[in-house]
Amino acid sequence: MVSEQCSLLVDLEQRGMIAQQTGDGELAGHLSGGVRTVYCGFDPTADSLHIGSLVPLLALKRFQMAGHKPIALVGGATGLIGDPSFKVQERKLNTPDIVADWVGKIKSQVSQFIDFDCGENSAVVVNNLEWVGEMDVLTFLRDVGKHFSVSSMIQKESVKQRLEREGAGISYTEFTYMILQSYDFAELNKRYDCTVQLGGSDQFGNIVGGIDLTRRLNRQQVFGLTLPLVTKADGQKFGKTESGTIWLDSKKTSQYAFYQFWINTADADVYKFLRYFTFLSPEEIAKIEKADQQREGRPHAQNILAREVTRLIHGEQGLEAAIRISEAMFSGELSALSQSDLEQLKLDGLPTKTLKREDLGGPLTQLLTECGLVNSGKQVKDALARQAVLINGDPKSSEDNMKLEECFAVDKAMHQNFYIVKLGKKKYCLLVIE
RNA sequence: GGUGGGGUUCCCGAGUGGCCAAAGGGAUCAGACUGUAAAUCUGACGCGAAAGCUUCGGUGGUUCGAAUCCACCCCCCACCA
Repeated sequence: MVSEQCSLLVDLEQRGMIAQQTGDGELAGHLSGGVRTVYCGFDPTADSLHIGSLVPLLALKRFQMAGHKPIALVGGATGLIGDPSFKVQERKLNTPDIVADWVGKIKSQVSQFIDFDCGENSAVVVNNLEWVGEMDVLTFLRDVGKHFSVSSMIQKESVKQRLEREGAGISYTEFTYMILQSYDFAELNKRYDCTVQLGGSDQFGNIVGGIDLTRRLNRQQVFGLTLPLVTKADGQKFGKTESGTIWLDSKKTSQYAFYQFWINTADADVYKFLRYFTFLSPEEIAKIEKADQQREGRPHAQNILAREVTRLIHGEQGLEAAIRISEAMFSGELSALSQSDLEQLKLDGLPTKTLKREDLGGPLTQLLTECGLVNSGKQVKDALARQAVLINGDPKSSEDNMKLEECFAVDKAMHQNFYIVKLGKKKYCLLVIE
């Protein structure tokens, strides 16, 4: 038992997933001592989580796999306030009914990852509105607020920048966020004997606040472990592409787009991401890296990463769909696609637009903008000028912009009414003209 | 409430009466080179196929002409109360 429990921290360490931990190394001993209850919070700031939450979410699962009990907290209360940690600006508040709606969605999303039926370490999902919602102001101020010193709160790195930044400021509301999150820890400690909180490294200040409060309120020693912020080698923000955030909800980011996101991981990041986002052991990952070094040309790691993560989030079927589209689009064998393949691509999440042949009119720029391929006609115009627009493999030029009839001539169609439009190297959409 | 400083196109930030759809940088998109990488170079980057149309916190005003001047209002920041 003991060695098995310790191996969790060793594994996380090897993966480079420990940013900070509290308690002078006592955490390892604590975890070895039995089944511990571990929590991580997710605030409803949208109707879905995005891949930024994947590291802590998977960390919860790693803890469960190592025999501990995970609690996923969805911040129905804290989501109404907004976490100021390392944010440059005050954020706009969402209305309570919107947040309540988001809480529901995020609860079910989070629930996919952890096991609720595995005996004593079954997972629990909670909403902090349960206890924060019924507290009155005076109780809050007297019983909770009294334990916080303002001077120590303003020393926290997470809000310091905000306070010092010219032209920005912090409202009392956001400033109080830390107290709410701290109270969550104390409350979960009381209710579930929760002794460990996980979070991104931006949460360190809030977590330490909770540790202090739990000690004062419950006389319990509890621990915090923070996970590294995911960064990219080129310094760009992780998790965003030109089409926006990569969401976990397939209605917001299709399985295909999700898969493509991981396929496009830079070489410099891919092995790190394998350690962060998959359950492959560090040894296996090292092997993959070695094999890639010996191979000429393109590494294999991106494929493995994309497969593993897509399977984790969208299941085997979602993964198959994503691979099916990717192979059809990038192998260049469009003509090999059967009509049912094309129908399937539509269902699998390749952006699709259906229209009537009679309605075909206006410029290509407009049509492709409507398909969502690009944000403005200018980009289409630019692409046309560089022969970067292909319809069923035929390059189009600026002169074709107004000649939709020709571009989508019946005899150029695949199976009478399918057209695959490609813009640039990576953007595809399917046009069905009936 | 007082005093001072601000609000410019996705972000940062220049612009203080016409030469401004608005410098520069970042982000983003496309092309070349590649491997659906990275780096580099090139082009695009308010909307529009074009003619043209709409922007510089808001509303009015001055002017032939306003992001720039005036009035009022809204919001943000700092210090003071």
